[in-house]
Amino acid sequence: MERTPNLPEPKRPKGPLTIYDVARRAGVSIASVSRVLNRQGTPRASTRERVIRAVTELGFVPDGAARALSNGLKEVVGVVFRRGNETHFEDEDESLLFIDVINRGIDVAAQRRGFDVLMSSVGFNDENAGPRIAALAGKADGLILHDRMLSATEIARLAGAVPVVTLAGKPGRGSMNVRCNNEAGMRELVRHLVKGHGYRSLAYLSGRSDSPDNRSRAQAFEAEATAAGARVYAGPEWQGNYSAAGGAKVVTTLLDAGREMPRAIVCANDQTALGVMHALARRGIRVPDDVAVTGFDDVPVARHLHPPLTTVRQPMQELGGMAFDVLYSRISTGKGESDVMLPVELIIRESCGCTSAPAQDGK
Amino acid sequence: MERTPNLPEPKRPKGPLTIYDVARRAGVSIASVSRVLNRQGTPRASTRERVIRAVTELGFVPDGAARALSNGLKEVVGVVFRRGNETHFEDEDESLLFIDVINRGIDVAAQRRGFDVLMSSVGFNDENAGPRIAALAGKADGLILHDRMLSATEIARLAGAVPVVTLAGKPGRGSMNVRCNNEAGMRELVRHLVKGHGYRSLAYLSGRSDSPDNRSRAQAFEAEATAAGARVYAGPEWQGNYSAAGGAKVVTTLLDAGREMPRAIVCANDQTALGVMHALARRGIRVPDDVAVTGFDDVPVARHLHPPLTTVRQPMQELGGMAFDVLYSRISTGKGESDVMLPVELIIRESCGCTSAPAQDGK
DNA sequence: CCCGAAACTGTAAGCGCTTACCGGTAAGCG
DNA sequence: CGCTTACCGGTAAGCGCTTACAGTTTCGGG
Repeated sequence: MERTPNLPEPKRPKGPLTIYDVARRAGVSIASVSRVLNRQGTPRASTRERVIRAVTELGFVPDGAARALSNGLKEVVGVVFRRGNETHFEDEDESLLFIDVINRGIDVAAQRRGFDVLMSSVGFNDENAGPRIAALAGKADGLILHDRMLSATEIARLAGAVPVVTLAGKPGRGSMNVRCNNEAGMRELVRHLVKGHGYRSLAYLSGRSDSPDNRSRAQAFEAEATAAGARVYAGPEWQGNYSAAGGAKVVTTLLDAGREMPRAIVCANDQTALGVMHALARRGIRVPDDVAVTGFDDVPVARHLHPPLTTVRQPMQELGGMAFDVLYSRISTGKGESDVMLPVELIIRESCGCTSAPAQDGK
Repeated sequence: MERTPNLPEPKRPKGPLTIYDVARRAGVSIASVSRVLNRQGTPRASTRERVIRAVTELGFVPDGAARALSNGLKEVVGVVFRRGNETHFEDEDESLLFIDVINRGIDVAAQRRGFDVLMSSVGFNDENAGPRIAALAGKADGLILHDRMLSATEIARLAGAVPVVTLAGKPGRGSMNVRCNNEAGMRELVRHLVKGHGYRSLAYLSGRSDSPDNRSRAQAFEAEATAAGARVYAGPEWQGNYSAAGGAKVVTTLLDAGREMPRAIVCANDQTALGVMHALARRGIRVPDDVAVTGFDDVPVARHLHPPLTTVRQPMQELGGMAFDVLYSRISTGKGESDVMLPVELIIRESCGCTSAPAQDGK
């Protein structure tokens, strides 16, 4: 048997190795192998050593599915996010980055607990997203859903199967939520514009209307601006969609219609601000001298714009990390916060009318 | 039992639902439930319907681990890539994008087959990367490794456990590889510079020396430039590291030392070219009039540089998709190409000395 | 109205691993 | 030197699902 010439692989019997192969090789039982692999119990040094040798010689890797089935823990979190429409390649770059930074945060936090991240992107109108997300739920111990992925009903259904954390949404039946404190950031920003610079008229150029983040920013804007006694430009013509093109279009349309600009335009996010600044520049309107512009998010390019963009920084990596931590504690202990809010930070640069603030830009 | 008031959840017995719960609810056997769920056999319409109803009413999601264990297929591919050092936030943006575009390609291809993607990033010097990657292998049906993740030995070890595809490496003992045709792209680029523009002196500003992509680009550059009769500037002082800062540093150092510049600098990638162009501009050297500069990769910003960057486009999304497809065919049929080469495309813009080529920039 | 074939459904055996439980051996003590 | 007490290590029972195989219906034809 040892040297049968017509059998190509006498050492590697057949399919993938199992714990039985290792046990046989080491001359111990499968229980001992398992104990060594999981550092449970106190195997004798000699036993441990033989097992370790057998494992490395064989190159054995335990099957994750079997482990998962046996201990009821897969050590996997599913993450669902929207992938930009394939055609808008160029325009989606930044939002892609936004999502990926959050995902990186999830990944790093997950690794600390020995978890891995199972990703699934969903196309713009992806008819079989439902089944696919369900399949994902079956392969994971918990799910993290990015903004605007699923309706509340669908989330509730999934939450019956595994713990679910949503990002920038709100907690629902059995699902938890993690988000940034949009309200506080917006209030601080508006206060800076009105009290700090004395601007008396402001507009909020909104993001997608179905985004919870957008709604809370809009509300905080309106409340704070009104409270501060500023004039608020509002209405459907100020509806953007989080993209640079959307922001530019709003401004261009308004200008074409001969409408007067407010003293400051508060944009729903940085991309929008970018588009607005372009559109304004094209018409010869100076930022911030004629019209101040602000963003939200603090994407990396924000500081390189001309003028550098005043915005509100969201701790995106922490957001992802926190989402994982919340999910993890729910998975392992069954408990955990169901609504977590992370602080944001007002980043003052020049587009609001301030002069260069050197300390803000470092590292 | 149906209305016992002291039991809060008479319908949801305990932990997660199993196929037994569904079977009981539908009044059929677990085999029938499984058959309906997997559209195997031809269950009677009435049976099918009862099962489906039970599944939806209960919100049942089958356990992926149990399925995987039973059919020997997890429907998961692992992807390992390097995450930028946390501190270089700014500088890593682009490479992050590069990796993420490939990953997106993998994801899209995987979804077509019902697979999901298990991601694991590895820090710069991450001491326990080995065990973590092994664990990942245990949770997946196959692995895709980005450039420069593991030594050949380590790859071979993993390949004993699951099929492995490397990106931009070379096929090894049991592992497959997918890469772009660097050589052809580089040859075409050099030919354009020497034959097209008549430049007689060129330098290759290299990437990381341990990168196979860099090595093949360097070799092709040298071979083609020499063959075309151009003078080649070489030596350790032309060693970059794929980053903009690295490219700028090489040029600055050379200039400070009073060294003469070649007529054209061929950079290992676009980031490097970006740094080079900045450094040159700072010294008042005009691109492309005094020195031509070219890149490699065609990252999105390349077309927005001044002047727009002539470069070689790698089909990054296809690269990811192809990696998955190769892996998939290996997983499912046991066969499959072990070395796949994707074509690249020379993108001529202006940094090489050409005047605007409007057709190239479309979309 | 009965029998056999065809069509469906149920039972049970695993997939590879963890772990409760128990028999066996070595060390500690009188 | 014999017996108790720890401590190790092995056996076997699942984890939830798929599926071969056997059993049960359901029909069509005789």
